[in-house]
Amino acid sequence: MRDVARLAEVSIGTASKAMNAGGRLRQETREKVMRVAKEIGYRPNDLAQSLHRSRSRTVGILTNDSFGRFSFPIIQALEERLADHGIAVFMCNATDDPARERQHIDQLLGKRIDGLVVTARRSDERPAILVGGIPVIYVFSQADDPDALCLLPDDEGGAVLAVEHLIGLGRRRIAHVTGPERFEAVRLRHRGYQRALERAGLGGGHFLTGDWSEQWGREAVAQLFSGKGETPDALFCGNDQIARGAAEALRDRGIAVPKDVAIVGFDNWLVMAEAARPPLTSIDMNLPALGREAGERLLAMIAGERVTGVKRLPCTLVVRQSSDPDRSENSRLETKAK
Amino acid sequence: MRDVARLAEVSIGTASKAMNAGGRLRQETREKVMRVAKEIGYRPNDLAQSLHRSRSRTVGILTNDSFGRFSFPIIQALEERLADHGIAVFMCNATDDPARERQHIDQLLGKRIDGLVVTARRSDERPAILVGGIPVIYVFSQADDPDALCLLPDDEGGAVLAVEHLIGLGRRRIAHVTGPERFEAVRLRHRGYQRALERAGLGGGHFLTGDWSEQWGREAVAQLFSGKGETPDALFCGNDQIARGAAEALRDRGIAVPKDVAIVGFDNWLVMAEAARPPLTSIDMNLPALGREAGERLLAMIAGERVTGVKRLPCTLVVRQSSDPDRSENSRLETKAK
DNA sequence: CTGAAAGCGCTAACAC
DNA sequence: GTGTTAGCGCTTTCAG
Repeated sequence: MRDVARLAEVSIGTASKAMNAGGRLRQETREKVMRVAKEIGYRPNDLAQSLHRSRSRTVGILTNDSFGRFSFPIIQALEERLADHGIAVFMCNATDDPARERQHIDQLLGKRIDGLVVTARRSDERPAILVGGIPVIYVFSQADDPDALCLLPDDEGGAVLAVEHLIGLGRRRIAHVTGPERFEAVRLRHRGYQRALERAGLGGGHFLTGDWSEQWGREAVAQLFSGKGETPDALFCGNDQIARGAAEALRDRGIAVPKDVAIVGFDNWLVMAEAARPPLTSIDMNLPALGREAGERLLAMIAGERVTGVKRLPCTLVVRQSSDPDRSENSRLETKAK
Repeated sequence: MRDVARLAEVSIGTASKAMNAGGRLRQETREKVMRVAKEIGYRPNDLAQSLHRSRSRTVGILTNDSFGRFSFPIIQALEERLADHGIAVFMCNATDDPARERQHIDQLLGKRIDGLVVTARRSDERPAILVGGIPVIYVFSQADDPDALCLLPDDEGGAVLAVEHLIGLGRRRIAHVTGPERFEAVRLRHRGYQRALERAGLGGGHFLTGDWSEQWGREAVAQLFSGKGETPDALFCGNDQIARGAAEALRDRGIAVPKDVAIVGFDNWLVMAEAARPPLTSIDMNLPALGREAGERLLAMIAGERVTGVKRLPCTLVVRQSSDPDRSENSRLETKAK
């Protein structure tokens, strides 16, 4: 304000009024101030404003996902939504170190963030973060605190979607090959899998846990098709890496996908799903939607709304060739169609 | 300061001195202030401090890499380095939209950032960003401005590393399968490839450009091994996806990797390189090192140093089975050994 | 319609 | 040693 006021030869209060749409003043004066402001490249100091209105128009986002696979799409969508409202986002990575986490929080608190978003590589429960008074949202992450708001994908519903898709395709012997059972997501997806099977009168199914790798997908196929016992006619995999590994192993054995065995993956991670042979049908957790929702809720909370509990957003089925032979051979076209 | 001062029954200036190590005052007084501060959860307001010292301890990072593949590791390392110095990072995504970019810059300028880092999905030249006076660094990105500081991986050197590795393994007919030539990285790596070949007296080589996909890797193998002409005994690929596609296609044809054809990829993208069969030898651009360097340089620039020009950081060769049959069969062990 | 002044929370310079 | 004060850049209230 300083310079503008001086150069426009008005009082500092007048200049202030001119800059915000707020104050009523002569057209002429306003224009003069605006012109001078432009000339000298004047830009209001947000820090000073914040100090005054004790709201920094700033939020923090704390992540523990060092690869960014899951958190990056969320962060992006969140940032976009918030930017539309003039709110900037501090990015902090704690890489699962509680000390670093605390340090980041302290710093953010010093900067008087208006809110905090916590995200992670996996959606399991974690210790709540203690910040006095400011709103906190956990996205793709949850806290052991009933008063926290947690936004998560509906893993169980996603699994149901996958399995019902396979059943709809006429498959009856659907195995579930997934990650370590200590992940809540694994347990939830398993539940969805079972629910869908039962609903179709298909019994208990076949549940195999391993790690999240392609390697495990290949091994699982080796186990399932070792000769003894009934072989599945469909695989619902816990992520796209497992699914891809499984698809490759089936291919190696000369088992046709999807003709003999249909596959559905999870994550809809494009580099995996589209490059696999055949391209993978997959469940999309709609991470950007989670991010946007987090942005919206955070804005509401900053405005005073109080929401708590766990909210799960729906997943989506993206069909590609690994389950549906009628899909175009060309995985590229596929993507655009989506 | 307010409350602390009141509750500790000292003057506001005294309280201030107690909080910073700065001022000289009685042990007793300092302790009293500190105690009260702790009690009431007092936390100095960074905004107010910033206003005073006209330095916000805040920088902006502007990215156009919507997948975060390249920028995320950079951002993380940068953030870590800066956090150590008490500087927080605003994350802004512009997704290649100049208008959004401008909007973000304006917002950051309003927040009085002390510096700006610009990063991207590809390292090609881009229009310079106009900000008055504050330091700007381009990482994995460069500006058409000789006064800018740009930090990039040494693509050419990386290519030399790859090709010399292959030559050292006794390979003589090394083809280069890479991405679109409009990428500067493609041109530089091609140059490194040629330089290494020439140095070994191996002639012009065989250069194939396509897109960055696995699909293209497979197609390239189809072209190279279609029967006519001499077939290569090694492939240097422009990224790990191409390399993986090539490895798969060779496998399909019953051509042994690395025995008949050795492969080196680029990016050392773990999910690709380690899951491929065989796991891929690859060139690592050391993105985190780029991020750290950016942090360091930015701190120096904020402190007054002026540096300009293009600085390229070395790449590293990571050997796996696709070029070296002696490597353990187990790709997991490999990783840990690294 | 415009100018003056107080105060947001903090620091630094100076007085006591 | 400790307290006071001016001012960082801005907004808002209240006089003029």
